[in-house]
Amino acid sequence: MSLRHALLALLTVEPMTGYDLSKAFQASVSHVWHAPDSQIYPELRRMEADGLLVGTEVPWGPRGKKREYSVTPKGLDAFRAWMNEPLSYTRERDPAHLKAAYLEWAEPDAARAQMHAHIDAYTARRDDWRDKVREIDTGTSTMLEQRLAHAPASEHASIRAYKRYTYEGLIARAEHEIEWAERGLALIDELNADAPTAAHRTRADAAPPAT
Amino acid sequence: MSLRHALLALLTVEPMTGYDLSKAFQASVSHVWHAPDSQIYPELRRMEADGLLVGTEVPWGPRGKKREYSVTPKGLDAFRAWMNEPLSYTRERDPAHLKAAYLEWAEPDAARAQMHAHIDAYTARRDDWRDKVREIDTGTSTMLEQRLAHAPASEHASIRAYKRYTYEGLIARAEHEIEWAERGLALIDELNADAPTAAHRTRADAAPPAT
DNA sequence: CGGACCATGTAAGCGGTTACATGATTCT
DNA sequence: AGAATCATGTAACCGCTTACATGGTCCG
Repeated sequence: MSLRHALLALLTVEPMTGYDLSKAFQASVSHVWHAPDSQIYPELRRMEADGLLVGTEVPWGPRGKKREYSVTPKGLDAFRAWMNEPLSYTRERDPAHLKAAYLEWAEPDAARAQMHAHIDAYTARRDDWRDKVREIDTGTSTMLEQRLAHAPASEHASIRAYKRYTYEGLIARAEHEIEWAERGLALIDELNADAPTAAHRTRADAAPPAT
Repeated sequence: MSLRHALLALLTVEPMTGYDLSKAFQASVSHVWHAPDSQIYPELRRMEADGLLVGTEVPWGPRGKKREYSVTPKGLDAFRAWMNEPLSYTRERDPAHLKAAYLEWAEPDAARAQMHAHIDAYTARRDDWRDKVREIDTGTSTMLEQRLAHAPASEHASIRAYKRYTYEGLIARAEHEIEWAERGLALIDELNADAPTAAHRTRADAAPPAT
């Protein structure tokens, strides 16, 4: 149900067409909750069917048309209800840590490659999130500035603060993951100190030196 | 595909019945990758159909029977292939951070409850994972000891080290999440310093004091 | 003989992934 | 005229969730 509420969050700012919403989504929430267009458009239809949104056809050019959605009172209620009830936490399901637990099965170089992939993935995320806090601080986030423009000045501080808080948490998490993977690289080196190039370990294994 | 490889990881130790495997799963991998029985049993059947496992019927009591699975060479190859190719990372999808980004919509007390839920969820995980490293260190993890018993002594150090490394990473992550939520609590207090009990904020909003 | 536990699932449904489909508009 | 981009999806598939179903065995 998170996609639904992410969409509601955006539409609380102002009514938008599916396309605009999709762009706004990519530029804001998607940094925290990814969703492709193929999920967004049908979900908007479902939300309309459920009475959370109303959609109106807007002409666009001579023959084109687009659909503009706005949040209904029922939609607002649903969003507020979601915000006011605590999340239920699902159990751990972490591919990287699952793999790490059995890393003795990997070739040392493959294990290193895994750690590098982890580092790359999280540095990209970290940089992305750092950009987001920069946008918050410099007022260059279109969505955020729109939201602030539609909100009473008394709430501006909170709105900014919660967004900054969110991204800072994610940045710290990414940094932790990078450090973890770097410790992993060190551990792999340590455990393979005797075998500097382990590319042929299985071969050597199959044909041990006859004494 | 992670469940499949988690099951292979367990069956590399020794052949097991579905039931034993399910118990072993709950006691070990499930701390990193949760899966219910309703997913495990059918997956074993599918893996057998795909030639990764062979299952043999074993009588059990006068009329009962159970199915014992062992890994085929093809299964071993598949597991090793998975271990040797780096994971592909999926994009962020984090309900807690999604919600945090729009916390200004929550009642302050609901926001606090959310943070407490986060703290509770991660302290439970952290304690669980701490137990796991204790088990590793004290040799009280049945699955791990079995695995060590079936592995050459030269690999014991790596096997232990990677498991410890995995759980330590998860513990550090849990601790980070707890700290993040605690900073959240402080932030909520800070932003609501003027309104100590905010339970009726919307009401007050609807009926502002007439001067 | 009853309760704990051994043993193995089915079925409906949901959210998400991937790939593809189609056509209009605006700009250069 | 062609490219970029506006606009909105469909379809097949997959892994996971939740709830339920069924029967055997072992022990006190």
